[in-house]
Amino acid sequence: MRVLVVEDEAALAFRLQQVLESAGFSVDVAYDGEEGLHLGGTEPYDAVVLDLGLPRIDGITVLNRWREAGRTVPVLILTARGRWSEKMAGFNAGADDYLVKPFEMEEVVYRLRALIRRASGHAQPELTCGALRLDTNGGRVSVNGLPVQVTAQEFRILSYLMHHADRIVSRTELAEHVYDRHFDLDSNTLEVLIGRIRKKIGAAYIQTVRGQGYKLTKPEA
Amino acid sequence: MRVLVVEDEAALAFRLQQVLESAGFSVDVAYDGEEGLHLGGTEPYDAVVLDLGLPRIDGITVLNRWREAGRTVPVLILTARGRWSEKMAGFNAGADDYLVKPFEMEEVVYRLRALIRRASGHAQPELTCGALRLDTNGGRVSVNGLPVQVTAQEFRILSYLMHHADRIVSRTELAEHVYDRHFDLDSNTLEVLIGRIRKKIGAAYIQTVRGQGYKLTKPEA
DNA sequence: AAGCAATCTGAACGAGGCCTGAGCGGCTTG
DNA sequence: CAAGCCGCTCAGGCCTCGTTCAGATTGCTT
Repeated sequence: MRVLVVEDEAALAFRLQQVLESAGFSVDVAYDGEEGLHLGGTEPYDAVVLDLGLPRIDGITVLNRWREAGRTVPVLILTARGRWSEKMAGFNAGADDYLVKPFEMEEVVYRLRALIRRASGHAQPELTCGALRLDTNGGRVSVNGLPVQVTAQEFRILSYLMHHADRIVSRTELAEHVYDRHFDLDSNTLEVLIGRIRKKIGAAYIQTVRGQGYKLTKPEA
Repeated sequence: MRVLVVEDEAALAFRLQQVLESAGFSVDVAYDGEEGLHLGGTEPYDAVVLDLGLPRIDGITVLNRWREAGRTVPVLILTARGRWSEKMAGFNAGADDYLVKPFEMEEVVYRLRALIRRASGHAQPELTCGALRLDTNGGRVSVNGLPVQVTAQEFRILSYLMHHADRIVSRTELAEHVYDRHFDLDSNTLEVLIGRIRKKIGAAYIQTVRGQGYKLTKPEA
């Protein structure tokens, strides 16, 4: 999953990037409101972490602009303690969750995962598709109750597919959400990884739709 | 469906072409207002994506000329943020929709499909004809609720016919809207594809009007 | 009813998309 | 420092799709 962090304080931004990446997210960072507004408007993120106190354009304004433009990406607001008025403004502007500084890094990870799940219509942290099960928090995958060892990259791909099951996901879309910007499109990395995932969970789960992409469904449909 | 993209910024133009083509459109690109004006005036497009800031002749002027000449092709305007005056001028000149930069590529695809649908008199993204159903966004076709596997080219042809159901569509018209410029006319590719579509959805849907073209109607009329 | 042109259809082919096995370099771990 | 694993690249091969061609069929015209 791919997230955008909009945070001007360099140390915190770096820390967030580190933690999120090691939690399996692809992370882009914007250091001011203008850059954030632009990135959030053009790149397809699965979620955004947005600080309210920003240079150039403040967070609330950024959020408002996105919502005006019809962008529905889930947004997690970061705000300093006690700034109630700001917080309320955030929710009015269409924020989905907020976190008061200081906070624990792990908290961000869990909340982001929950936001992304809900945004794709899943209430539980465990996604299932037939006998295939994926635990978004634990990072575990199993088929018929039997645990399956998947690597980090494989997990990302499978996770994205399971969040959007029964829908054709184009190779481009998959790349955009699994990698950050700067991804070489004429590479067959995805094909190789898809192949390995198939070998591990069974080929029937992931169907190829020629010229369009991949679709995850439960087998023997 | 065939669309014209009028955009001077090469990178954006290329990206648009890529995304639209992989979404199943035939795309011609014009890099300045003059070329755009000319192409839009001569080729039969199903929709146009028109940037306002263009070299030589600006977008509004191009649009005005088309409308003066009686062109009713749906036009999607691209404009930089905050250029309200331009936007209003666009609507006065007869634009059908607009998108403020920056935008997500997918957004363009959906809006174009909607424009094309509406222009042919369909409100819903699902077109039906008797028991035949086609989902313009999902790219799926079904008869009597049973999904039918169609290839990319077959889908394009069927889609065009369904947008213009109960009307005779000439072979030339079909070719012009399914392929881009440069299509070899003395080829029977269309006939072969029509044949395959008939075999998949049932022969009764597509009638041959000898010497004129094809007509899609619901069977046993 | 014959002749002719338009259209249909089955078979075959070439290009390109997709898959896969092998191997390489970098990173982590012991 | 050695070992192992992971993600990536590359090359070769397979399979599907779009197209072509030839021959059959249909429908209009005379």
